[in-house]
Amino acid sequence: MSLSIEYIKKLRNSGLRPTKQRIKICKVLFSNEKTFHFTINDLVKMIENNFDEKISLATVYNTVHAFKKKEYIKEIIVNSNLSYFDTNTSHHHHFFDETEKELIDLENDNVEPIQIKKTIPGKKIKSVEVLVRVDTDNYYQK
Amino acid sequence: MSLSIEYIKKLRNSGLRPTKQRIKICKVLFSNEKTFHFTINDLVKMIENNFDEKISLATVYNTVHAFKKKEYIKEIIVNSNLSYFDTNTSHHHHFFDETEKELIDLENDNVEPIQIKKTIPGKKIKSVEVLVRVDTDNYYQK
DNA sequence: AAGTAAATTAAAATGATTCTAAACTATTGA
DNA sequence: TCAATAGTTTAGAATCATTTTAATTTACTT
Repeated sequence: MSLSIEYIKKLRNSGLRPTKQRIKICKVLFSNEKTFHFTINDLVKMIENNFDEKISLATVYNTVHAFKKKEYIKEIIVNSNLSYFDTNTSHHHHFFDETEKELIDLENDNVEPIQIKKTIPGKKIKSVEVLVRVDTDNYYQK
Repeated sequence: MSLSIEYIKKLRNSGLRPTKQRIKICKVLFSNEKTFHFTINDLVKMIENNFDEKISLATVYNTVHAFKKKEYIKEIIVNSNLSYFDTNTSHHHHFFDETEKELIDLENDNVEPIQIKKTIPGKKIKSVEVLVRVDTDNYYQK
């Protein structure tokens, strides 16, 4: 796990005070080589697994919201009762495996540019998100 | 508003008993020329506005779930705390106006076919959903 | 018309998220 | 270095949408 100093800078640079709790959450989220998807619940467990002192649930929520606002993480909403956060903030899309309830990255390079032939007067496009729902292909079980 | 008989058939054909409550909800949802987007809350208000007897909230939820399952309606999830239902069940996409908190249909014809150059072994694509977030374009207010 | 399975209901329960207000901490600048 | 203060954390309470419960009612079958 990388040094706190890096996260202290990151936090300060974006106007967030580098508190113990925020640094811990940075460590848990950003020390991995690979990016990943997580729920609030997953994050709480990761904190429990990595540190002795707990972080209050309210703080976990606050921090996730703050990190989302500062674009440290992205939110991907899959169902009315299921939303994931993604430590990969690059512009990309997702597969959602309905069987495994698992998100899989779909990099921008793997999707031909989305051409939209309709505009909304006075409105400007902020983002284009593609969600591809997939399912186990039970070819032989038909 | 069209005759109940039509909805009784529709319900029976898909294996749902045609109860008073379901017929009322069909009337409210499917008697309009145009399709539209609604929340559970909107639906409850529409029922109040159109009928004297109320339908219990549990029934409204049950019915919406049943209708979604039978594909009378589609669900579009916009935020962790905001999901809409759509009486337009044709394959299409959406704009979401972040300012007005309003969904706008984006017909399939207005989006160039989405080409996905990645597959997930053993998985089959069930749907491809595009959500285009838009915002008021404050060009002169910068 | 009777039997039954399904649907509806009001009210209670659930559970994720947010709020509250008190305690604590990081930052600033004297 | 220290005090002031603004921001942050916290436990526990509150909120609110949705689901469950269990009793009642309704639709369907024979």
